[in-house]
Amino acid sequence: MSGQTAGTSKRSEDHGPLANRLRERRRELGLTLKAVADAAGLSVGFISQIERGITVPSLSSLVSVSRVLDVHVGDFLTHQPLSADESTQTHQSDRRVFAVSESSVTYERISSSFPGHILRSVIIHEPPGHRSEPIAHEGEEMMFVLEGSITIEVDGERTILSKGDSAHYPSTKVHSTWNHGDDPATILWTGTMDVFCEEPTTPFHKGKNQKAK
Amino acid sequence: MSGQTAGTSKRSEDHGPLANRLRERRRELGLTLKAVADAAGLSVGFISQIERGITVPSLSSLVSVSRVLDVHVGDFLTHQPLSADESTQTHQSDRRVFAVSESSVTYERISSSFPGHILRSVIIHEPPGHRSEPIAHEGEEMMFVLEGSITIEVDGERTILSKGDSAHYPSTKVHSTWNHGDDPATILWTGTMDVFCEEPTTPFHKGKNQKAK
DNA sequence: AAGAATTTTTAGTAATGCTAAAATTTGTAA
DNA sequence: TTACAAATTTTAGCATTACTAAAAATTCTT
Repeated sequence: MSGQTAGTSKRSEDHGPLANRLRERRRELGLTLKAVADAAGLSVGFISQIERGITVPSLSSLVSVSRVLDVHVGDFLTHQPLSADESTQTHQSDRRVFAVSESSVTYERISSSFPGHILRSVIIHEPPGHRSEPIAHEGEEMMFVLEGSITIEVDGERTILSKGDSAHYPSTKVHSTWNHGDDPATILWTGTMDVFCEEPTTPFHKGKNQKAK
Repeated sequence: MSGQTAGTSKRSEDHGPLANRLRERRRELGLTLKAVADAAGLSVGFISQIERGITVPSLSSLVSVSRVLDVHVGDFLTHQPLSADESTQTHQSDRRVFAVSESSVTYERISSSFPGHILRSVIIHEPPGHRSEPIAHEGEEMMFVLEGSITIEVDGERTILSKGDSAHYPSTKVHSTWNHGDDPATILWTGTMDVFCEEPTTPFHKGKNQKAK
């Protein structure tokens, strides 16, 4: 662009969500195309074309660029426009508490659902002595102890978490919890993979196999 | 594969993280290749090749498949093997409390950092009367009120959240909080975009512009 | 065992992911 | 304002592959 920008918008061209986000992020970081390209092992011209929506990168190239820009790939990828209808707040008094028929653990789901959402969150009430099955699955998760005290084991490593303590780990590591105390424990679980089924009667940490449609 | 699987592992072939995850997810849902292919508008053979790691899909094809499998694209994309060194638990007593020089709000970061992590979590202590600047940004976020009571506004809609209440919404909607009460409020914030800078002295909700390297 | 359903394999093509280098634009110092 | 370096865009082109249709093989069901 020449110094004279009459009639043209200087930085608001819409090249598509991915393109715009990549350029935006690069500018946030104050990086040049060359710096990104060199670090990602790609050519300057290619990065330029990606950012202007002329070319769509392959997955591997996108992963490379994302790393350079220190952003998770998923953050660059969008879904449909979001619906305005879903209720996004939950009040303690309104939540359904659901239980597993074979266990006295109860759950309150607090995360809401909207297109593209990643976060899932559940409040778990664990009675004294309760042990969860060791499990590993995709995603990552975080536990914040609201009440009581639990022992958490992640990849063989045990830690005691008391009220106000937290743990955050990749769910790909084998993990489990144990309420070792004499009192019920209340845990705020937040994760990026829905291991708590939508149906209140479906067991926690059990398989979710369904028949073919 | 024939009914006789002597010497061959039936379902544990390692075709790469993406391939494995796609197949795993499809099987979780009990869908056939054909069902997925039809719904995604792709060919059966192609899905098969993707799942066996023979072919890598383009971004648009991956988005299509992800939608059919009801998973966010980012969940299918992994990073490097995870380091075993990072500390993933935080205890209340160990956390640094940091503050913004121009505000009396304080923060405790409780999320840990490991390659590929998406979740970020911070405990926010808001004094009475504090209002956050309205902001919108990428990702989604959740607020859980640990103590006190706040008014939250999302996309123009206000709700009062008290202890134990929560809100979960796309961060792309303009949002802000107000501690309307006479007491300090404590909020557990969890999100998929790091709007709380790593450096304790960097202002909350301020720009993050840096100079070119 | 038969047959349907499902998955894998095969062969092939249109498209494109990505490059190097030239051209243009932008930024900076004098 | 000018000169020049730095940054970005454009261009031309090729190697690779994204993806297909259909055949072959495998698995599942009755």
